[in-house]
Amino acid sequence: MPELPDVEGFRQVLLSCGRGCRVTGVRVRDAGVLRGVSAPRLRSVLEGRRLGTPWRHGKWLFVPVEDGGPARGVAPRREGAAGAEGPVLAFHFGMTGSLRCCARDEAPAPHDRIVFTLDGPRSLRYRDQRKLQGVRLTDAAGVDRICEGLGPDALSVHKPEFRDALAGRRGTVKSELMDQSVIAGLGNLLRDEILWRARVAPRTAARDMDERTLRGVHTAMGRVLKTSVHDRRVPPRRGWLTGRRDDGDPHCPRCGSRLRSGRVSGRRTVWCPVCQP
DNA sequence: CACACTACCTGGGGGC
DNA sequence: TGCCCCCAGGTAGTGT
Repeated sequence: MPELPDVEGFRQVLLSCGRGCRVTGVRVRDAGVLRGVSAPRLRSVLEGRRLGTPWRHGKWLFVPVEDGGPARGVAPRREGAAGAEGPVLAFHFGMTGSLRCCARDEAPAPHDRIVFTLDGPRSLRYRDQRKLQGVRLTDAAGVDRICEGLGPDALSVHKPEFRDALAGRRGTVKSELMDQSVIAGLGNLLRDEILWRARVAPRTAARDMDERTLRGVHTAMGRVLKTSVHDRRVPPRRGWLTGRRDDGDPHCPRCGSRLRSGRVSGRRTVWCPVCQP
């Protein structure tokens, strides 16, 4: 499930449950989610240290790891998130990952791959059924390397920047919006929803969109994201395309036409042939 | 260069 | 009940 809104929700989890807490234990229950770091190293770097203020870019979530003094909370603010000096935890949730805040003694769920015990009453868990992505331990330079490969964050990108990102792209809008190096954070559901709202057919070539259409896509993206971030997921509302895509015989919530479904750039794509000509 | 296809993983659901 | 195949909201690598 994780697209930008879900990951933003996980950031909130870290903010309310993890920030400023000291990590007292790291239990790696399945090392298959570790990327480029061993379980012992993850443990030795984290244990005794505190979690800083998390930040997100696209579908990536970063958490600076700060020295674990006795004082709780108030870590000295450094120059910008990416300016953190020490180690940084980097999460990517793939298709099935999540980050949950649980009671410290709550029994782990089958897919809780890593349990971070904190000095408060709670623990954080990286839960992930499919293990398509995972957890890394890096530093500011590593974060920069990751972000260099990403376009502007979909939640904060303004219209001119958005237009520049898509300008001259040869691919279909659908594939360009799904390309994290163009715009970071959109997943398959969001893209379908945004294009449906903007009344743009998924196979439209990005370079064929005029200024007005691009603005419409940007506006639709903003609205869809705003609601989705609030709900911490892309909500399956009946008034949304997302609320219909799994119906047996899905119809457009706007015009009632039968929805089309097919593959565009390798992903299942749902659209309304009437609203999105 | 845009696209198709595969691989990485696991589990749920439908058909038989 | 069991088995097989397809499907899933992600990404990276390879070939055409």
